[in-house]
Amino acid sequence: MALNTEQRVRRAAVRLFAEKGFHGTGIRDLAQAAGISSASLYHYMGTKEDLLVTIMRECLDRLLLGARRAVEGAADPRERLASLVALHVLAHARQPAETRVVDNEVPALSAAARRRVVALRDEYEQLWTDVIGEGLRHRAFAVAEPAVTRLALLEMCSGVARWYSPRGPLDLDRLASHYACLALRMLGSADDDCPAGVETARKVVADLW
Amino acid sequence: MALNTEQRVRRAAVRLFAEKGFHGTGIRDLAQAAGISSASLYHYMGTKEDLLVTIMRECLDRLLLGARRAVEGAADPRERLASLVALHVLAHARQPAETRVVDNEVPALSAAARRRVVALRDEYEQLWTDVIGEGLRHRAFAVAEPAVTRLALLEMCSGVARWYSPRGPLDLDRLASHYACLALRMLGSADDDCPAGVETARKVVADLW
Amino acid sequence: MALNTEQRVRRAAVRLFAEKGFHGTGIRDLAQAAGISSASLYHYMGTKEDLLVTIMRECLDRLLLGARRAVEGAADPRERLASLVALHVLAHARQPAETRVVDNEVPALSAAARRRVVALRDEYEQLWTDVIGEGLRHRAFAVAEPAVTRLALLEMCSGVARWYSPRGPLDLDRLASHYACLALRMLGSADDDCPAGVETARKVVADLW
Amino acid sequence: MALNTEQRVRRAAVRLFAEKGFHGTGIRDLAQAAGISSASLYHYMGTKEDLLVTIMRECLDRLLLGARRAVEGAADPRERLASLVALHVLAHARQPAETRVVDNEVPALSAAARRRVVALRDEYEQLWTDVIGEGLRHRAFAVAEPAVTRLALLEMCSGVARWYSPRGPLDLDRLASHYACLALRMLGSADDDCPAGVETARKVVADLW
DNA sequence: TATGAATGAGCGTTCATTCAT
DNA sequence: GATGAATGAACGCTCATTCAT
Repeated sequence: MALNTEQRVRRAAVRLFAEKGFHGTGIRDLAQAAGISSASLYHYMGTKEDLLVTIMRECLDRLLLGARRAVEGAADPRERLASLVALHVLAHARQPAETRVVDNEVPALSAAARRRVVALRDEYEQLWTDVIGEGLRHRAFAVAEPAVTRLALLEMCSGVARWYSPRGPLDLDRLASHYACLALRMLGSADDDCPAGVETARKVVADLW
Repeated sequence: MALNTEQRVRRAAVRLFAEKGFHGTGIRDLAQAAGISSASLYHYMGTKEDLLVTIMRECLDRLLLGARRAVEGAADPRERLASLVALHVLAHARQPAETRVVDNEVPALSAAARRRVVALRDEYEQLWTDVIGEGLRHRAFAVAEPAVTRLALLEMCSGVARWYSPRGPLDLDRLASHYACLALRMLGSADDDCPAGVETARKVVADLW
Repeated sequence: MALNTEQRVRRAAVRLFAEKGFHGTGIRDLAQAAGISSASLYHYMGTKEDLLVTIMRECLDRLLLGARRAVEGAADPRERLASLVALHVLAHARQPAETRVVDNEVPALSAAARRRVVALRDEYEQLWTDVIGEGLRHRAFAVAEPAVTRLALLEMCSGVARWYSPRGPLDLDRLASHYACLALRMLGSADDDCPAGVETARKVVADLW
Repeated sequence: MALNTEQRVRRAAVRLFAEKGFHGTGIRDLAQAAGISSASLYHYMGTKEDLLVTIMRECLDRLLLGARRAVEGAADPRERLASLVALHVLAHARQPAETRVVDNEVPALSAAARRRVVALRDEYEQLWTDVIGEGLRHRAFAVAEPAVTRLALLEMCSGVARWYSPRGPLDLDRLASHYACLALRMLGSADDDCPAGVETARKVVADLW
């Protein structure tokens, strides 16, 4: 299917912002990658920062929506956590460029835009906090320092975007299962090869991405 | 103790490159932060990229040296892994700016400089690969996908630099112990609150940083 | 009565060129003020400069025509001078925007267009020169430096466009009479409250504007 | 005497702003006229608008100072008015570029800068208002519509900057005297060839310009 | 050692204009 | 008649770097 110009601009921006950073990407780089002149770019975007904000918000909105579905579709804390982890990993493995932009370019935002993006991110992380807390209360999890552990989990999972390649030996399903397994181990929960909950995430991802 | 000018430049660069990125930091920002004129900067550095390279290599050199000592000073794979993890976490918590520069600004390097930095990084990661492989062979560890697991471990530990604050509730020792504990769990190894090997890392860090 | 699109463009241009200058007015400003797209502008004008030239020539043509009638309709030099002054003042007070564009934007014209506009202006000023000369020969006027005095008169009268407001306390008739009176005083001629000749200009203006 | 670079920039800006207008003058035009690169311009000015503001304020400050001295140094309303007129005319004839910039480019200023410039201009015009009012009270002047007459006087005198050339047949002294004469006639005051007060203005100008 | 002065190249953005639909 | 789409050129301004003093 052919992409329209606006989509080509978006794709080019995502790729270049991820590869070279927001400040390392010039407007003329964007134009060349999108196959139009730099003046024409401005038919499809506001400022360069507006483009960044749009990319970030769209990515975070989808991630947040997916995570809500991943939690709702799972029965208990173990399953929910596995679902959250699998969703996060799948999203980052499928859209590594988008998620790296979200993770790395927040300091490039102006104060106002940064506040909104950080608020979305906080909302997303709250889902993790809730699930971990719930699991601890139900004795499904046993771990010290739940706040730190949540950060460790998130960083571990986000890291996927920094190295995963679809051309590598591991397919997405096994990747997601493995990470869910690692996460449950970190939380002191018995594990198996493919924890329940991963399947839930798979369906959400198939629907949203 | 008073810093000399060269050190002030280095500190300013580390802080600004970490906060705003290499491309987001101007030579005038650096000069102002160092308290000298932008022309004077060039008495204390080569090009702006040279400064970045210097910062990265110094940081990686010390990390690599520390990791070697951390491994050598530990008796078995479990202890070695815990020591590696603790060292990495302590280094990232103590020097979050330096390590974020190393982690984030590699794409800002020219090809030649990038090769050298990546080689150092590969050398460092090889230590982790070796320790994990050794543990698996000795049945100390039980985990699928050792390569992926190594990446998960590294990303988890490096993430510390992105959020740790010395003003937070957790002191460095407990942070290191907790991460070592999480790591051993991920590798399917029985754990305790403060795994052996963490102490080794502590000594190395006290010596090198 | 409703204006057609071409008239709306003209009005918008006159207003904006007067307010912000030719170079300070963008094609998008014009389009917005006229209520059409910037591409559509080009159905109603040639280039932006063509539009400026059209505005200037139309304004000068009408002024020149009016001045000829004002001179022809008056009996002697005193009356003629008063008529010229009143006509000029009335034209500038009624169409301050147009006349400010003519006065201020000549340097924005290309050489060729400038020549034509300046030629019109010279033709107009020649009428003043003739009347003043005639008055001096007939001893109706008594003033040194007739050329300088002509310039002083013209600048004084043109200045009306820079400050006159129909919402001010002075109506157009009294304004014209007062300026005619001032002008006759400058020329050393006895004066009264409403010099003969002003009425002539009034009729011409009513006819042409 | 050789001009330093800052002065060359100032002169170039005054000339170009006067000739082509603020918006019609590019930063590269300024640089070329000043004999430096466009980047170097920014060692000697803030923004392009700052440069405009500096030029305007300096010109108005000097005019205001001169006008105060011109009024103080004269004995009675007739003399004061003649002195004001002569000063204004001499200033505009000596610095036609500066004064045309002040007169024409006010709309190019941002709101804040415009307010300050207009305030200075108002302060200056108040001196004229006072002198005219004083003359009327003392029956030295006899004219209707004093406010309009003040504007007519000012426009007439400012117009000098639009046409005067030092290469023309009229020298500055005779120019100033003639304008003072015209002004007194407008105000209904007996006149002579070189009204008292002009000499005062001459001295002030020699001192300040 | 320190820095004002200088600059070619490039920044993000807007310009006036054209043209296919 | 009207306009989205498009663009080469130029805008005001900042970049990293050099060098004479």
